[in-house]
Amino acid sequence: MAALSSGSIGSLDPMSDRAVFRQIADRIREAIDRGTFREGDKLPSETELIEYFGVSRMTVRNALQLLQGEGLVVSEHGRGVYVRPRPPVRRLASDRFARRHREQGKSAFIVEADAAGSHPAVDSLEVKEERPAPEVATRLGSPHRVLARRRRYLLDGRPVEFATSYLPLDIARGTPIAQPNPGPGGIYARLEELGHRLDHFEEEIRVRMPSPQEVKVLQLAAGIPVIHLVRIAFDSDGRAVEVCDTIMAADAYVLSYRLPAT
Amino acid sequence: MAALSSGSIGSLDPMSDRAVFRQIADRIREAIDRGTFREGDKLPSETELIEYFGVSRMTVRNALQLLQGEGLVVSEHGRGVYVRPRPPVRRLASDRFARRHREQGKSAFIVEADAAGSHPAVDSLEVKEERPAPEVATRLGSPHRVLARRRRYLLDGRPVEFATSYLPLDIARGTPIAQPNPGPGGIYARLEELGHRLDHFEEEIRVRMPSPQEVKVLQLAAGIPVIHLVRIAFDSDGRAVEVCDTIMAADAYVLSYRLPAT
DNA sequence: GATCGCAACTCATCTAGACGACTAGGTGTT
DNA sequence: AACACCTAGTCGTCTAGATGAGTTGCGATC
Repeated sequence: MAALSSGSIGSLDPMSDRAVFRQIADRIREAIDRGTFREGDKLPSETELIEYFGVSRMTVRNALQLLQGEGLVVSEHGRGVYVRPRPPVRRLASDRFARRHREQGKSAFIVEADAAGSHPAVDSLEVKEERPAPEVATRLGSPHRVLARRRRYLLDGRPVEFATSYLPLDIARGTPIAQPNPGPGGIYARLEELGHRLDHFEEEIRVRMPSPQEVKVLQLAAGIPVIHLVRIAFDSDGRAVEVCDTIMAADAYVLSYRLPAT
Repeated sequence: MAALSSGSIGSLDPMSDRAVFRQIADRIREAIDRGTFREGDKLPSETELIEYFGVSRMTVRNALQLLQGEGLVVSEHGRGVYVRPRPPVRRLASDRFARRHREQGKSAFIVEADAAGSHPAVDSLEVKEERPAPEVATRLGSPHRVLARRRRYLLDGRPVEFATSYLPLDIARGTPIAQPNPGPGGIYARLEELGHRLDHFEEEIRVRMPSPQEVKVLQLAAGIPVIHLVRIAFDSDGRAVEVCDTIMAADAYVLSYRLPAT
């Protein structure tokens, strides 16, 4: 391992107050920042780091765990620890629901991903009627039951987003919206065809670490937060016609918004 | 510790493939979800968990570290491990830069926090001219130097946001904008007085785990991501007159946007 | 040539124990 | 009353080692 024999990771300061495992993490972090290790590169193995720094196994592992928690590296059982590669990001612009984007045959996700050169896919489709959670119910006028549309989006085989749309039954039941594939332009196009002219959307963004279930569904590595986005669609009567609850892998997205100055 | 003696944390399944420390974390997580432990409650000490589950210290610590990484608990040296209390959140609405909000004497941050019943504060004020980073320079028309305004915002004594505004010198130099306190309505009010009528803003949002430096400045607990928000202000000529780079403690914010359907 | 199996290397989990540092509360002194 | 000190309890750091499990490459076998 050249990075080790040449000493380019640096060495510890025995006088420092800083814990040894933090110093080791610092050295490795600096080496990554400096470009000594690049995206996808394998770090020295635990054994090599133990010998290089002259510390015990736990100390090295603590250092690596720290870096994992920062999302800087990922460890792969039986293979090694790697500098985390940055996945392609989806840019979500604030005009992404503009009517003019709704004219096409495919869903916005597919069109956009194709344009970006990625392989898009949608799976885990589920469409069913159910009892809404209180937050959803309140937004939709407290119906007893709603139509829930669940789906998971993948980019180049990697899950990036898990979304559930909730719609009142008086709007969605018996329409293409209640079908697994609602047709060209997605459910917003169908809503407008059904006479619910969309006026605007409200989005609320929260950010946190994922629950174990979210880690599983989105196959998240350690140190990757999730973006919890709740979007409400309003028609021209001011009625909320859809609530969309989305969990996104934070490293796969850049959200972009345009705000008026007035 | 009642939660232990009554067995309300649950027990391990020795047959399970799931690692013991994960099972312990699961049990504690369930107990928190169930309300057995509430916000701010102290968890059983490591020693108590060791005895309760019959495992070694490292195993218990691994479990607790897992929960810390999820942002569920915080450990306090010498005191114990506590269910993480949720701080008051700042809601940022998409009309927060509307002209009508700019008429008041105090800064938007102070007004808004006062209204929410929190104690706001701003510190770490720094205003100076410097060489812009490439991303900033590009946005502002590649000037050699820019005015940088740095400040840190606190809510009830806790740092929640660290922001830097960059402005071209031909706009800001020698104006109140170059003063530590730019006066009522903030720099956007001053920009408009100087004839730069603001037209709109563009915000870009990225989410990730904090760097060690960000952990220090924002005093972030383990398991708290940051929101990296970059806002660009455009005047009515389409010129970018300010770039504002902000790092926010993710648990202190809810971002809210209104999107047009057209 | 294809396949199987083994060995070497990797990280994952767990144990047992030691010492350090911080906190909180009580004790005793000033 | 204020202060210094001690002590028990807590988490933080580190060591040394054992065992398990996933990955990879190579050689032997078919």
